Amino acid sequence: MARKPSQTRAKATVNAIVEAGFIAMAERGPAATTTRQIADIAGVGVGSLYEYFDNKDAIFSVMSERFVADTVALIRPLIPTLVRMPISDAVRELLERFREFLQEGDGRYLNCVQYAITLDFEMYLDPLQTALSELVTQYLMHHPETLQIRSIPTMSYIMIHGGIFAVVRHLTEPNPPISFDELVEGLARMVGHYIEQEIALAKATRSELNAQTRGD
Amino acid sequence: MARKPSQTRAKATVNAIVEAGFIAMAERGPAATTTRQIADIAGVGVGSLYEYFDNKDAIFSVMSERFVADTVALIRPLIPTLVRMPISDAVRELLERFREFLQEGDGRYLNCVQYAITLDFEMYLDPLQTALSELVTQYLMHHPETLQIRSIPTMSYIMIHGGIFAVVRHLTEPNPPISFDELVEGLARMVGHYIEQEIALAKATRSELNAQTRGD
DNA sequence: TGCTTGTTCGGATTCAATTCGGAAAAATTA
DNA sequence: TAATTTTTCCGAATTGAATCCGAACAAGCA
Repeated sequence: MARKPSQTRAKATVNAIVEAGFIAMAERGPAATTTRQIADIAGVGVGSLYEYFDNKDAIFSVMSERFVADTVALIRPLIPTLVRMPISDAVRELLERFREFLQEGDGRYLNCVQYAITLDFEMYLDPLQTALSELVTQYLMHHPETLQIRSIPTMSYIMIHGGIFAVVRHLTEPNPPISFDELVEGLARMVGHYIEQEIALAKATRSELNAQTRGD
Repeated sequence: MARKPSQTRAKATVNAIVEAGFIAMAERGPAATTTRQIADIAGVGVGSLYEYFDNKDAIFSVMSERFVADTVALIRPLIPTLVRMPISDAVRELLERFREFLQEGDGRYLNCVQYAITLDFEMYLDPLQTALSELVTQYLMHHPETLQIRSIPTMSYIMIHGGIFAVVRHLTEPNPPISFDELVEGLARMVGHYIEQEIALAKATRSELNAQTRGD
């Protein structure tokens, strides 16, 4: 961003530009939107775009940042509730809320997720990963029995990334072979089973060790 | 593609262009590569690009197609072997081969996967999904006990998409928090546990039903 | 009100993608 | 082999979108 807006009028302009960006992006996708279109929708001159944004991509970047920040703002407050639920219910709840979030405000975000992958969005994914990692960490702390499972970082990595992308991919596909509810249910079960199985395994290993100790 | 090359010379230029595309893409990413660069690397005039490709994106599309086709060509022959292995070993084997595939030829593909998501690559992902679906189907048929598990399409969807993207994401990240081997191991365990748990569940349900039947 | 600073604008500029018409090379024919 | 047709190649010219810039306009302040 080339310059910070100081007056309220200027802040309104910046906001109008970002809003226009969302509208244009939802209509045609990022590749097909021109600076002129954004400017027209925002009701400002083309030149104004460059007062506050270094270039066209900078507008998209701010949009991505805003989207990710809003998503994180959705997740963070849910953490205390989620950590007290059974794991599969927590997954279900989280994804259900996410779906609602995408659909609110006439589904603008929904139209953008579709193109989000196209952008340098990845750069701005970090806060989301951090928030989800925090959720996982807190969950583990609230359920001490889960702390026995092996390689928690790996498990967490797979669940977060596999989960994010399975969901994003599903939202992106024009004709997904399964419904969103089925996806959510499947993810909930997958996570649930993994945890159960690992706990059972840890228990078995422990009792085996005990047996050996007694045997010697 | 505007015109088909008929002479061998022309086929060579088409090939040179696509190769140049891979080189340029690996160096600077797709957004920063210009038609002139591609032409220079390929050793042809800019105009020649447009003899065989409608536009710049068409070059990237062909690259994506080629990459996906090669990946499918990697997977297909592995299917007969994979379906005879325990599920987690099959996952390990598949991913190990995929890693080798990406690294061969001085890692050109490896540099491209990074940008693959950026392109309309998704359009060309279908064959890969189909191949993996086939793998899953054949696997299920070779292991009749797995046919009891619930909502196979959902499970298959999650494993394929979550898996693809977790792997792609890992390859893309500059400093992944876990190693590729850990990722592979985690995915293998996750899939393995899910299957085991579902089979156990099905068995439990069945014997419960039997008990009820006997009880009445 | 006069002065300074912030804001807006749209024509001018720049740069990359794409087009086009003809030259060179290869294939075909006589 | 020479003439003719087809295919291929090219790079200067065109086009259109992104970006820059300096004049004109508004806000804050004395």
